[in-house]
Amino acid sequence: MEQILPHLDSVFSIDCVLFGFDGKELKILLIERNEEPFKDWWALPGNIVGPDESLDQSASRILYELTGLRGIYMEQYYAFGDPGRHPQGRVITLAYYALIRLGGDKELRPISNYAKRANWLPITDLPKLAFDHQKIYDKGLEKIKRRIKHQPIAFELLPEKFTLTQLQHVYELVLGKKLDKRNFRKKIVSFGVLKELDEKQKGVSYRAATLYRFDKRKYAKLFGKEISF
Amino acid sequence: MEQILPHLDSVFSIDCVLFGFDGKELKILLIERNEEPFKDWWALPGNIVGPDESLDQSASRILYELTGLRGIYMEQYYAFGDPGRHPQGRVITLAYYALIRLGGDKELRPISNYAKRANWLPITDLPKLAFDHQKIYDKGLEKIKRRIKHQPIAFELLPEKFTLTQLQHVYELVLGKKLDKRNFRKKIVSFGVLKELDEKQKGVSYRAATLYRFDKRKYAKLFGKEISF
DNA sequence: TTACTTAGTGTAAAAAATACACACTATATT
DNA sequence: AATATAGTGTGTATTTTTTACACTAAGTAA
Repeated sequence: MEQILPHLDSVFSIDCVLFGFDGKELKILLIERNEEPFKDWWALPGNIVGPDESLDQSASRILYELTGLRGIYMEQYYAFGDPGRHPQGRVITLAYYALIRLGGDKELRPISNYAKRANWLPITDLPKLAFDHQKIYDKGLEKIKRRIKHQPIAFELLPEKFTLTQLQHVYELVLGKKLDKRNFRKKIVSFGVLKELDEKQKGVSYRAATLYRFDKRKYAKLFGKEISF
Repeated sequence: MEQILPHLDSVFSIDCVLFGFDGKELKILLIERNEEPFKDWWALPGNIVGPDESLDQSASRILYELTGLRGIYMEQYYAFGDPGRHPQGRVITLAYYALIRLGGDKELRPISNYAKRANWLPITDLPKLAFDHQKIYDKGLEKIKRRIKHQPIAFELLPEKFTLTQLQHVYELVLGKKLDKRNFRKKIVSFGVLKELDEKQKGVSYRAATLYRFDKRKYAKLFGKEISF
């Protein structure tokens, strides 16, 4: 967050790259700034770390304040601190990413006051971003590309119950390439972290697919073993 | 660095985990503190980020000031900022690691004044560390374990010219397990980033091994392709 | 009933990973 | 000169993993 600049030698903030998936596209949450500098520009949501909170707590709080969401997988991934990155002084910012499924029941709470508005924008067509936020975003995308290959973060982008096709779709979007359906299924099932449900997809005008759930227990047992895509 | 505490709301520092390899053991550089808190304890070397330097510059400067070394592969890997991590106030610290070959020509310059002494200690037998430095070290080791599998960081621990056995030894120490000699050689050579020299090891009382050099050019060409151990 | 759309499945071939043992060479020792 | 010593350097067979590839089944809509 870049708005408030108390007169300290340095300011420490957290910026979040919130990746959202609506079933079709990958999006990120941006706010349109209402204040100088970069008034009217799109920016990543962020805020200043409070004096008595841990970094992870701070990130959770910020995410909650901005979106109303709790319990989201979120991870620190890089600190940005070029002296020139903020026109009004030294602001060191710690970047976190979060993965969120969009749409359906949970709607986002309105965003706090320093923004004109907030919006989920598709990553395929992003506007110019304020500050060095493009760099922060780029690094975040790079990070989740790596991480989705080794950790079960894709599930955070999907509803609790999902089809294998939806899961494959998420992988394809994040990795930016097509995957073979049969090989994908073989591999993802072989990890043994999916639970096949006795339930089918509903509301589609074609053959309904089987629903699956990510099985945290089984995953916990695998801990230490590497998953690899 | 935890010594100087100007009266700011928060202080931003960098701590370095310097891994060194002397041909036999993996070591890290620790300083013995000369001031409270944690007087007489061992701690990671670190310092406060200056107002006009980038984070990477700051890390390089700190490494230089502590060791006299330049041009070392160094990477930011995590920020630690629990409110309670420093007894005298809020200190957020950014951890960097560096990999250094020890011994031979370059000796370390004396360390700055806030420490009684500095020493390379083998990671197999570390003392209790000040602050949350054990945590910082643990995470650093974990990080290089991962990274050595995908990036050519092992060479930073070795002299410019090295034997395949020495290289294997580094991998074994970092990964903490034995590797098969033939398979190791097959694989590492197949990456195509080593240049075999017309030179042999000297001063050994047995058959001298061929020397190799890491070929940065060839590695640059591979960029994008994943190396995997 | 037919047309449409996505779900779901198997196999063969290629590539990569693993397991494994001995002869060679340089030096030091007697 | 012969021998002991210590690490170098190499190949193959087996298993596992990855890749490439195409059709039938099931449900819905017209």
